[in-house]
Amino acid sequence: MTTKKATIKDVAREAKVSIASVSRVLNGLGGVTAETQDAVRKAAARLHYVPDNAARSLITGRTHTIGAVLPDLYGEFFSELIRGIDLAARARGLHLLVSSSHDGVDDAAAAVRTMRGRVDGMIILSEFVDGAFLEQNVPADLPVVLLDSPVDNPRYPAINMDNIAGAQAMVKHLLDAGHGSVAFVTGPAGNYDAQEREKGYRAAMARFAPKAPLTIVAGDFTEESGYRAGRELLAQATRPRAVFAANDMMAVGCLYAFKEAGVRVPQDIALAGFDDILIARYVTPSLSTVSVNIADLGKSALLLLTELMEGKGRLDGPHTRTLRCDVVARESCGAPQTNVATKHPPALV
Amino acid sequence: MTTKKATIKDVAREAKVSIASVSRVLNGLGGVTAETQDAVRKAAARLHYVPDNAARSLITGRTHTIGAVLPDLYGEFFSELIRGIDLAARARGLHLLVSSSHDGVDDAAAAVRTMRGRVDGMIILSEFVDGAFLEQNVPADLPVVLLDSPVDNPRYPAINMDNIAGAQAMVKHLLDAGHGSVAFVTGPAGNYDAQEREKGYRAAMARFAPKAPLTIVAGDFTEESGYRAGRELLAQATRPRAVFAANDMMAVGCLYAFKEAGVRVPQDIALAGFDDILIARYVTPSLSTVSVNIADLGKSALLLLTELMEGKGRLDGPHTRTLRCDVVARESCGAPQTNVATKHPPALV
DNA sequence: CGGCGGAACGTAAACGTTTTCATCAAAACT
DNA sequence: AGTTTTGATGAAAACGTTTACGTTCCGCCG
Repeated sequence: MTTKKATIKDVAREAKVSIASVSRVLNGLGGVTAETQDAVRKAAARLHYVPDNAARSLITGRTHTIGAVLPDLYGEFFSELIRGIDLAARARGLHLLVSSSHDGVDDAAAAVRTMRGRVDGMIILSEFVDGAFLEQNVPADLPVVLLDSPVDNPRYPAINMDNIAGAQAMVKHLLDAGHGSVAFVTGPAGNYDAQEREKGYRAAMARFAPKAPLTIVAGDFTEESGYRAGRELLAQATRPRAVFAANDMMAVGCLYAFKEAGVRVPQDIALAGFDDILIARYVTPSLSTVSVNIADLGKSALLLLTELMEGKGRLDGPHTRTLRCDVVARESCGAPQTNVATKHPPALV
Repeated sequence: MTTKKATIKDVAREAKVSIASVSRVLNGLGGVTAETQDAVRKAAARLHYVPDNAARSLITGRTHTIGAVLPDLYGEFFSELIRGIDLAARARGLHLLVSSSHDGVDDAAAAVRTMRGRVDGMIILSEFVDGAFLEQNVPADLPVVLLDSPVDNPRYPAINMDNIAGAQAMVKHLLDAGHGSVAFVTGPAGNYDAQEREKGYRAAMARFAPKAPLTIVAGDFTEESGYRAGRELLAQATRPRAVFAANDMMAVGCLYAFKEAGVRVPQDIALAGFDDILIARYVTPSLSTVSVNIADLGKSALLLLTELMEGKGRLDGPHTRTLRCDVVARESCGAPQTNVATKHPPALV
């Protein structure tokens, strides 16, 4: 109880063997008699011995830990993402070191740097990363997987969701449902996802409704900004028949603006978001959206990372992968519902 | 670039000084001339030197990392909790190592053990911990803060939310609103929070409505179980006037059961939950609940932990603290709304 | 002018592992 | 029976730091 802490030496002494044998037994390396094994295990248990990870990783150069660098932990998106990563990591016996809340480039750089020697690989999701940033801050031999990043560099594979296709599909869906004009609420200017989604909106409009007007109002992914955007849209001379917000939170903001104004959804105006956050199911009317299976994104990133770690930086497939997005039509778009999962949220596993 | 990785020796050679001086400069220990400092810094920058954390913590015994052991990362509760912890940790220059998804005692024990030498302290939230568990698995000198735990041991300070008082307050609130009979939906059997909340319900009923019937149906904190509980309650001979679910997800489940049956909330039956998760604001009618400020819980835990780490295990105040819970009355309880924060979610900071 | 104190710096030990290599005994060949 | 092979074991080096302790040099005081 009050004993300092048992080291491998103590175990060796207690078991009357050398430290080498203790190491062999505890790491299951073989080349040890059953009796010695037994003695070592007993001694280790008696002393409550647990190997010191610092010493271990100093010599092996491995930490069995991967780092996740995220801009924030707030909201369902990051929560789900980190959950996906954690689950996959844990299944592989890897620990997860998280680092979040970066206000600027320097902050992000510091976060990445201090991970040196602490992790075997990193998953980075940050608007601040680009090729130069990575060269500067990431040790040459450290595997990195990028999330939602425009960086196109074989050394830093990226996993993106198919924002463009998803947005296009949703716009087409709204048009097909008979809503002739579709307005768009953008995300924050610097955000990659937001830009891609806007691209998808423009592409779909150009293709499927070339003569309809293009209505675009600015938002920043917050509910508040969605609410303002909603009011702004209602105030316009000719209201759009449908509104497509670049994410769900803004769509919810719109919804409240519409409710407040007595505008019925979807009868008077249809509404759709992007992300399929949990809330989307629970608002009234339930929100049509584009689903990305965020946890899967995290999982895929981790899988790719481990592949990278084992392959020593060499990768088989292409260095950037894309995750499918699906339209899930609920009540708010005024079309027959499709793709809606069971009413209740996914199981824990 | 393609260089292996710079060690302190390389920097020393490059700057033409000893490794001791490099260490002194980089750690700001003084006893070094300005010129030497300059030379060292320049050399370090030139080589992109970053000290190896494994080596450092091996010798210093500190990792500047704290571990968070949680049962899961799913759902808003844990998400908010970890966010609170992370924010506070980051403000103190500490890293955060998370470990979740423990299926049983052994799993949890393994999680705690493998953190040895990886963290300077731990925050544990798990139904599996008790005094014996901790003695067994936590190194004697490692500071630990417990969350939501019945353990009452000076060596393991705990932070709990005031479940009993919160539940009592909510029941009283429902009774005061004129709902003569209040039913309760329990959480999972082993869960500490759930037990405390039930205690609060019983206490309040005994005190404020001694002759009203006690209706209790079992749930397990999932929406699904809440849905079933809701149906069960409707099927009873005499329906209760109000339902108090041990958490918000179950309340939402009830809500859907009631909607499905055409029972109006709150006119036909009032409803309340516990936790104040984000969804509570967005369902229709908005859900009355008991708010716990989860992020604050995490923050408090981290603060207590650092206090413990600096004080070398000695603590000033009492070894268990309690966080206030507040009734927030929204639409579902059929009383004037109180305590409802701004319509939009809290700011990011 | 000689000794002394202190600042600047270097040498080397220590931290707790893993792993290479040598050692040794016993088992397996010739 | 002598020699080789095999398998178990131990001694010691290495990992990259921090830090206690020496050493050197200089200026100062007696």
